[in-house]
Amino acid sequence: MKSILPDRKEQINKNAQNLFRTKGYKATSMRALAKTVGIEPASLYSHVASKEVLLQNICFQIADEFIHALKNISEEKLNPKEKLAAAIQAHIRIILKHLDATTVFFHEWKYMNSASLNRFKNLRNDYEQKFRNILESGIEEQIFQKTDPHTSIKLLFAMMNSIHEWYNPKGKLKQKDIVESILKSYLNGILEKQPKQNQ
Amino acid sequence: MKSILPDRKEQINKNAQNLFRTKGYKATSMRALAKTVGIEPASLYSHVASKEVLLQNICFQIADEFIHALKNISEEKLNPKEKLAAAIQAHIRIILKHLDATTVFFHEWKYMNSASLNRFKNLRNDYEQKFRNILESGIEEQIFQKTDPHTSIKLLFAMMNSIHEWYNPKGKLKQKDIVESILKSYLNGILEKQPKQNQ
DNA sequence: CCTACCGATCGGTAGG
DNA sequence: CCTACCGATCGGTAGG
Repeated sequence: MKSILPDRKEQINKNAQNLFRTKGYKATSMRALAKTVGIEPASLYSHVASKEVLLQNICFQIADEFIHALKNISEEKLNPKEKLAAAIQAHIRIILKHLDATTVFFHEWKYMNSASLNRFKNLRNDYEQKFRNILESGIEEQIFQKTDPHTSIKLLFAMMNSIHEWYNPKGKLKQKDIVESILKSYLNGILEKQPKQNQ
Repeated sequence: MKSILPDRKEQINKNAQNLFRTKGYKATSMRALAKTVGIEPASLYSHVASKEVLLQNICFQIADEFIHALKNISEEKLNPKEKLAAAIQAHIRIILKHLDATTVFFHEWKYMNSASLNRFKNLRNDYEQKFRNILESGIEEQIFQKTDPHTSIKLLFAMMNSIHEWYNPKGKLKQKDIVESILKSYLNGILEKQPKQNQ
């Protein structure tokens, strides 16, 4: 007789995401994880190599999602304002789709070993750089106000990456409302009040 | 002969702030803390009751600072826009003044026991409510655009409370620049483009 | 996937 | 502030 659960490994990953999010990586024991899965602690190691590999899988899986979504947008024919709005929307969609995993991605990545850590930081820097590039081309085209792109993009990510802290999936706030609020708080703030045409 | 260090307890607190920030509360051992202080692990307990009390002291000391700064502002005669700007500036000043402690305040509070945790959450909710009140009175007076105050204030805190993640005290960015960037990204975004007078 | 177990490390105490 | 130490818990392995 086969197991009722189609994929035990997938179940372990999902439960790890939830525990790492709610308790934190360091405060989550493999024994606690085993209990939520319903097997003995030692049995976990038939499916996963180590606790840290669980963390790495979460972080790099989410990094992949972010990167691929942005790649698709960058291939579209859009002006900087449209492109930035699309990038923001895509980023938020991924957060809402994977609330546990993205929270771990944002807060627990630092517990990876240094090799993974360096790879992770590079991916994240590249991703942020692409957002900065959109902002900078918009400033050049005078669609956006002059601002320090580094600070401005950090503030944008701060808003988007805080969603998991206050968003209630069972509340009445929809994805569309969140995207709108962030576009309003951020984009309207950096948009010129009277858009100019090629100076 | 007295100790060279004026206050060993203060030194322990400061070192705990730094370790809790950089390694995380759960990943910081009392042995590691003792080593940075230069005493044996057991000797820590002559100065502090427990590891958790160290965390509580950090969290409630910072909560006090935030609350008192805001109280002073609320007693001034200011319109909602000036009041919100002053509250933002005061909040940022405290973050920059206590980078280690505020980072612990933002990320490690969840490891307090449930009695402290409840007290802490209440203080934080009261503080956020006061920001919401300012925003709401500004919306009533039509100084600010209509927005969902709850989401909007969460986004504001997200920006302010992310500073520790990207601010480099040795860089050329000054407190004034950070305050300006956040006011620009946030306040300009919610300000009416053409301010109305009592409809 | 289980039983049985290992060495390491943890927060904290006793007693001086 | 130190030496000596405790019980608990940790991530992980051996062997089936």
